[in-house]
Amino acid sequence: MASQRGEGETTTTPAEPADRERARAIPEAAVARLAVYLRVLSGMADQGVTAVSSEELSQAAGVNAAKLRKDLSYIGSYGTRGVGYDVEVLVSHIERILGLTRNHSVAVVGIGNLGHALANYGGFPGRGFPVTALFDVDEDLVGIPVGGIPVSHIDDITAVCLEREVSIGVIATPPPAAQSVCDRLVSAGVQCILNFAPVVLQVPDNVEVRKVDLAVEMQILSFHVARRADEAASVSVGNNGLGVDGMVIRP
Amino acid sequence: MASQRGEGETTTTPAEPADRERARAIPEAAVARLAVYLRVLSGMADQGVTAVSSEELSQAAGVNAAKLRKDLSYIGSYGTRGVGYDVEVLVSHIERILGLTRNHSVAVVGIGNLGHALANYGGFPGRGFPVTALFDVDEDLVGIPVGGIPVSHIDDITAVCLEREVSIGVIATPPPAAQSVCDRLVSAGVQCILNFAPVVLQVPDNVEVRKVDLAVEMQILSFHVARRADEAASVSVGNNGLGVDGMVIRP
DNA sequence: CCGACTTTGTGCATGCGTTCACAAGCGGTA
DNA sequence: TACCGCTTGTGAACGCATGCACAAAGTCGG
Repeated sequence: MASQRGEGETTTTPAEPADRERARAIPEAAVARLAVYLRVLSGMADQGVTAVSSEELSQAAGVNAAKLRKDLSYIGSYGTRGVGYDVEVLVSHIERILGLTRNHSVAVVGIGNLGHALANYGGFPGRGFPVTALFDVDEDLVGIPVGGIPVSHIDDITAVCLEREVSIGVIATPPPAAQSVCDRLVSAGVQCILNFAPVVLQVPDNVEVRKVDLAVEMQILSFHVARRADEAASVSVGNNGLGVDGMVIRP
Repeated sequence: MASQRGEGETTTTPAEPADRERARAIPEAAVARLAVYLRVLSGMADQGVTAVSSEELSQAAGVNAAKLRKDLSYIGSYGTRGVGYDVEVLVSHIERILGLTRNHSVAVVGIGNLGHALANYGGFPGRGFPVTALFDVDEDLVGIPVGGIPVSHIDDITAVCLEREVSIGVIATPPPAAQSVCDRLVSAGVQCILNFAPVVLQVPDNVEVRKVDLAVEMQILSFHVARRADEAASVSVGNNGLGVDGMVIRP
């Protein structure tokens, strides 16, 4: 399940003038970077910068200059050879491609520590994502405003989501509740979900899920710590094939 | 800056018995999945499951079975053909590879909404990551315990990090403070950083940074919403090359 | 002890993403 | 107007990751 991509039918249209077709072809990784470029560019615009070269922008975004140019080429050719890019122009084109010309109503489910933090972000960093609904199972929380929005009961999720045209659902519940909440969001017509619960969600093919997993992030860092320690050990001690694992702490 | 990989010297050692050399070869993407497998396996162990096949485990983890076996092959051959994997054995081997046999002391910098949430996670999901230090600039917060740990002032970051042997630093400050905090963490000897601030951090090559960027995640979802809307429009209306962007809401 | 069945481990092909390198194109200058 | 230098945009090569398909290796039943 979850094959993500649509089937064949790629070479059916002979010539594409619209960038709608283009959008389909942008690699996921490039989309993530476009969002970063957008933030950097917005910061530059705020400081009165009007033009920027791929070299400058790529350094500020922490990527290779060639990669940046290729990423921008996915959304069209909006630079001037010999000069660079107009900041304003680039900003508005990236916003258009990312769909930020339209507001996306966000619902946060699970008003614990994390849910509070998310609700209080207030329209999410980089605006365009107004939080319009909060949900929790706890009756005591219902009606209490968090970040300006009163908490609704989770049983009302379908009605409220439809009414407020929620397009993105954020799951910040404990792990056991996550799948159930997800199912309810999906049946309420939400097609994009951001999941903070450490659970692998099962969803229909037409729903997009992105996962933010603190534990996984920490463990990836842990892996690098261990790798470093091992390398240091094998350099200073030499390759005896045993190393620091001699003092294993069994879990 | 930030070339990530070490230089050549790969084929210098003729035969490698140690899995230290193996660790270096594990693809980053596979490491992330190993962490997921570990969580699923831990859950199974808690439910008394003792053996599992690659098919079952891969379904629970939401990945392809072949990919799972390849991932596991990176850390060695610990399955039994015709039977499957012993859950306990697999858990302990993944923990060893990820460096979870040792505790990693965590410091959280920036005790705002998010910092509070992180501190209250209490040792982070999936244990092994005790939060041992909290920092903030706000004098009023200093000394107040959050999640059982009293907040220290950020000026004491070097001393406290060294004393408590912090190996992972978590940045949950406002964007403008992030780079400065990062620099201080690095000079305190912290080599792994988890960054929640929407800023591209500049670090020396020996420091590993992972980024969790809410805005980027939202914008990626936004992109998919837009793509869907476009596809729906082009199916129902036809390819007129204009579509929903007719009603642009300028930011 | 042997044969049939099951599941792992992996060589190989495929596809995606990154990087290189250079031609095309534009502004400035004489 | 014609040339020069600079920067973009992209074709092509490379490398990594994914998925397939099968041999190797083990268990179980007779």
